[in-house]
Amino acid sequence: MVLDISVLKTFQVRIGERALKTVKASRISESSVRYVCGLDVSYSGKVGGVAAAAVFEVGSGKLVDVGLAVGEPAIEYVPGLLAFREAPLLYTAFMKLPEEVRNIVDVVLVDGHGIAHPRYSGIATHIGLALDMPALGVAKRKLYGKIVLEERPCSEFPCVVGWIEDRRNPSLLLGAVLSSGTGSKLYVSPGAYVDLKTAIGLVMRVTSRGHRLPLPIYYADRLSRSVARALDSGTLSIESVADYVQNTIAKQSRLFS
DNA sequence: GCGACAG
DNA sequence: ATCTTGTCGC
Repeated sequence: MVLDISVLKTFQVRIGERALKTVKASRISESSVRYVCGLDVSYSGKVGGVAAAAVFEVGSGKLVDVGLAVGEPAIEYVPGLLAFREAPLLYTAFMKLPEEVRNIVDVVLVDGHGIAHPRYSGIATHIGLALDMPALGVAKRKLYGKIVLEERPCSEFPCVVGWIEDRRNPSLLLGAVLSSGTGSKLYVSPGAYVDLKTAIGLVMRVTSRGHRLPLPIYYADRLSRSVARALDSGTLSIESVADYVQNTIAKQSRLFS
């Protein structure tokens, strides 16, 4: 089937309009968040994509549970349309979590942008609206917007070193640029049901020195990647992925040191 | 026309 | 995202 890019973009315009409204009134505050779910996808030559949903407890700093989904990505990668490729797999991974775990998740962190997107509908926006849950994006590279760097440098890490403003509406702040300390930057933007200020605070709260990515996303990244490679090498069969996950949680200290 | 372009 | 050797630095 041929994918009609213009149709998908039109759909995103509506998604984006909705998202901008939800982002004004945050459903959560930084202090009310106890559990954060990180979402990421890795690719394997044999089974396509492997998505992981890693639930992280802010208080203890520990991994609580993990959901996994394996399958072919919906479409090829097109800048701006990442959500149509990866969101279905991420959504499935989240739903693989036990219901009692899903219900305690306060906010979702997605590898990619939120409203810092040409149509204000990055993958974190799609996920947040689909799950009807606060979601924000954490990207390693810029996609859209004008980067305005802060005058004053900062010494504490992570910290805000700049902002992402909308080229078509400079008074609208779409996201923030954070620095992890080693000079590596991260782009944070609200996805849905959370404002920028809260999003920044949350990311800083779950990011530890030594790791560029917030821990929930870091865990999701490491797990999805290890599963993808294990499936490729034949070390793991697709039927025993569930057991592999449980085993992984048990010895997380060894895998995520 | 030219440059930008998440994962 | 993924493909990959050696190499710079703590």
